[in-house]
Amino acid sequence: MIISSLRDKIEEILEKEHGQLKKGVSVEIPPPNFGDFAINCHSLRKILGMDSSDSVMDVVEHLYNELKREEKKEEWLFHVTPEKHGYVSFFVDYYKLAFFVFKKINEEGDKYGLGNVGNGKKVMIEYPSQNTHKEFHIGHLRNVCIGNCLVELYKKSGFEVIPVNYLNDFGRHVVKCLWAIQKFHKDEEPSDNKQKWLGQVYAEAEEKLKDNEGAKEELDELQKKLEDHDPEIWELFKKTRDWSVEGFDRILAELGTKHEKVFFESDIKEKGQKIVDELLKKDIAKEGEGGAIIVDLEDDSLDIALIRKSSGAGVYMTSDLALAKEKFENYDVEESINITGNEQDFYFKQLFKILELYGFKPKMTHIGYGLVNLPSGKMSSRKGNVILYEDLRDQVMDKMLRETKKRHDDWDEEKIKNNAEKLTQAVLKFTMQKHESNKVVSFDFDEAVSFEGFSAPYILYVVARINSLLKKSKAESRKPKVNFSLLEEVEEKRLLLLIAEYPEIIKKALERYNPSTITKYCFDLAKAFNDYYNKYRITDAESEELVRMRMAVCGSVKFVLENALNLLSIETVEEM
RNA sequence: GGGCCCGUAGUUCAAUGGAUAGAAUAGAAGCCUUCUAAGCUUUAGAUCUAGGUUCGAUUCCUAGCGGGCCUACCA
Repeated sequence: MIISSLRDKIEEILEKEHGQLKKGVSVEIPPPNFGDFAINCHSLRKILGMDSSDSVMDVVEHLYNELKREEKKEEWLFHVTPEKHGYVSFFVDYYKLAFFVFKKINEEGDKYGLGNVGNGKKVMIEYPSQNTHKEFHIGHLRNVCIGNCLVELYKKSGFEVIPVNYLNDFGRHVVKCLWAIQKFHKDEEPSDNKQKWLGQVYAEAEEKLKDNEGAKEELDELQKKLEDHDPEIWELFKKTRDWSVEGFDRILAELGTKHEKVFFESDIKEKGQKIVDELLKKDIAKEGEGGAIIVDLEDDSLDIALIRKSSGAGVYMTSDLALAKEKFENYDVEESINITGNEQDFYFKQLFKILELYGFKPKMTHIGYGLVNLPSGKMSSRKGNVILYEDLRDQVMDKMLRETKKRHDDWDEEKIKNNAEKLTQAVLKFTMQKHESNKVVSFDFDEAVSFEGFSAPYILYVVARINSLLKKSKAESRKPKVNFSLLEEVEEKRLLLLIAEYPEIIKKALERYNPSTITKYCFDLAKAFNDYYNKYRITDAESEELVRMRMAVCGSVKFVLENALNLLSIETVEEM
């Protein structure tokens, strides 16, 4: 809010003065003790075409006066220092800033910090698009966390969001799994977690197929049968697919994901095959080596895309062509967003290009996030180094139960379990969103189950502390009659500036499809609070008035933290 | 071979081209008769190499080195 509006206003003033667009003024938050905001003088000189020896103080003086005049209605502003190290610094009037920020929070309530860039626009967000008959590992978890966060960000920025999933229940992986069941597990019925069992059988199939050249024909034949709905295999397919779907539903519900629609590849594949026929007719696609159907995208440096195998069977691309049409034709959305691992970046470029050639070009966005690797390397079911979501969750839960019990031996089982469950979800979700979403991350198990430092418990602990303060003081947070002139400690000012910065953070997270902006912000705010808490008394400060003012600051920290965590689909706990 | 991504403390990560490169963790030393120690304080520690653009480069460009991913019958 503050930085961006400051920059916008400065550019607006410059534009008015100098007649043309003057973009690129650098407005920054300086290091400690260098003021609250600073304008970079070099950037100012550059856009005004001034020499590096020219003084900018006249311009700054003018900007300052204009800003002050403009800001009168918002009533927070500053004094200004001479140029030093290439910067002029501004100091904020905290009394007025506090008044301004609290007023804003009171007026906007839960909408504080959220814009309306969506303006009612309808978007579809597809994630995590996992495969049936395979395991659900922590890579899928990252996808779900990023997806959940984007859905929230879009919703709260004024978009109408339709979250959907697309289950790939008809590809080669299914064939491999069914093949292994028929061959090695005929008539076996897993007892409890059937979804997990299927994942294990799939991994076994990969293992067995590794040095079994002859099996390719068996698989081809099985795939053909499957695509022809041959009763011999169809029964088994339906049954096992349901096992997978039920298992996934349980996991997604646990993670707080609510899909409005689930597409199945098996329902869509035939439509995709029809599009392939059309592409052939239009001469966009052609027959390639061995009779497979391809689209030559060499002219666009996108190599060659395979859209139908020589056996006549479809590939992923076959169905994805139809899925894209389905989305826009049946749901009337303006944009379709797809979240997958970024190893599919190239695949999606090909897909969008083919659709464009086909004459279908609504707005489609692919967001690729970095894979989750283990210290030992890439997760691979063949090598047996995969961390399943459910296994990780159970271990974190174990630890959270132990830690909670240790600290609260007076709580009953129910309460302990409840708290540990919330903490577990918080830990998992926070961990998966700590890093910039487009970067490959290396997953460290010990770090993931830890509860120190840059982690969910650190943040939730702050909220619990504030809850305790609120209980103790019985003072209402954000109560109007607060004397902000008592606000004088640097730690209080830091908290205030961070709270004022929140809208800016949300904006950035949305622009960059990057939840880590929010996790990092939560940590910064929580840390700033702990600094403050350890240094000053709050419920028994010197005066009644001071208690009220400090409680108001605490209340708004809790308010902003809870809202930010909400965007990460993390729930807080009352005590911990 | 071609394309995309990445290279920052021992480790895992930050830093719209700007002031003193921030955190976390592991290491060393401290703080609970005081609002929740899942906390706080102090300390030590880093930009792959060589050029270029710039008043200024971790950031942009070129080359090299190192790693990951994709590249027509895997997804």
